[in-house]
Amino acid sequence: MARPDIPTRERIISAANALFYNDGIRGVSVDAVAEKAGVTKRTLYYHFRSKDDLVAAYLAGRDQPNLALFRKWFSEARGGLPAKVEAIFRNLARSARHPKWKGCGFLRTSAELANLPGHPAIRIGAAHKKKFEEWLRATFAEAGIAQAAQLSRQILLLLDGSFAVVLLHRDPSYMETAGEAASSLIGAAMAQRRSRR
Amino acid sequence: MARPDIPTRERIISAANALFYNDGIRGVSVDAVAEKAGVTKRTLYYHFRSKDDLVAAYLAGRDQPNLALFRKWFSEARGGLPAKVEAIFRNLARSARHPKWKGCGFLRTSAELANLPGHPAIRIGAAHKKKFEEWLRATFAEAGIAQAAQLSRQILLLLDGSFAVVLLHRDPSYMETAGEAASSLIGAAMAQRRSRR
DNA sequence: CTATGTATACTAACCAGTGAATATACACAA
DNA sequence: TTGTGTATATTCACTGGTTAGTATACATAG
Repeated sequence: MARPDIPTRERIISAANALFYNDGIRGVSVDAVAEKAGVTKRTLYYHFRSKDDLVAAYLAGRDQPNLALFRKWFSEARGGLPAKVEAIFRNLARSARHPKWKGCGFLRTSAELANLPGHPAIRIGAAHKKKFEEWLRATFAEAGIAQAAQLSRQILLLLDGSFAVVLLHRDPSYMETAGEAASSLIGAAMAQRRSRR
Repeated sequence: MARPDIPTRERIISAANALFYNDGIRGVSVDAVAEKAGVTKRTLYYHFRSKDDLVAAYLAGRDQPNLALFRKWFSEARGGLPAKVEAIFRNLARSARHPKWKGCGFLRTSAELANLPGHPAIRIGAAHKKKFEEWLRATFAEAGIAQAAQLSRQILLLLDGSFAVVLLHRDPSYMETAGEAASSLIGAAMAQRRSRR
């Protein structure tokens, strides 16, 4: 039964995504992932070397879709640069109101596996956040902002802070507060550029 | 052997603190905590109803010392309000350079137990962050800042964002970036107040 | 007939929580 | 002073369930 309609490996990753995101890494057994995917555990271990390998694949599968969503929210928003970045936070707040929302899978995994610094999943999470930061930086640089690198880091800090705080308090309004702070910082950076001319 | 020099309960909490902070909640067994505390597991279960109860006690024990440290860093710093808040971030960056540093125990626990919303440990974590936010708000309000509540939330977001990001990238310089953003936001809020006179 | 993929059945360790017994401190009565 | 009951504190040994990972065999495609 090689090469079924939806490849076995994809089905396993999809099951892992649902379970790991919802219940955390150590809260989900390999057996549970295999059962959800409709395969035996032995089949899962044919496609993945270990649970750690499966966890890495789970996060790798979230990398591009996540970044694409942020870019979509940004590009579809109207207004200037501050408003477009603020739109990301507003859309995130909307997502966070869904009952199944459980914060950022990358951050939660890195928090859970903090005692395993070289873990492949943590590397993937770090690379993901670096990509987002770099996209922000390039966007700011194109807009002629001098301190684009510093500003992109500040926005990233607000974004990841809002993931953590909203998860703790279950109050998405913090994301709107973060968006306003982001907008304010971007506005200040743009004003500084203008005044230097 | 009732009432030894250091009460058994305290020794258990101390052992739980070291292990849970380092390895996470589900990464540490009750047996491991008991062994580190030098008691049998049955003794541990005499003092704590369940592992969840022990986890809550672990976080409750970090509440006051953590807040006291932030207040100390703030009050010992020289300069104006922006500089004093920024000092918290700088001191945090210094802490984060120690190899045993593993982020914020409250946030990491809430991330790990995100699928158990009413968990007592999460309630304690939420209360801890609310206390910090309220202390900031009162400090800003005393300084005559109009939007003290909003500003304190923004600083909290930067603080918790830096916990998450520094844990992921293992790069404490993000904390200094967060401190600069905090300083900038506070400075802007103070200027707004001044211009309104 | 060989490489790819899947299943059954297993191992050895680990885990949260418990039953039953024991030891100690202290209040109070004789 | 001595005995005795009771609440507090601790230990040993155990249970039932779960866990990551594997040895072996079977199936299918090209």
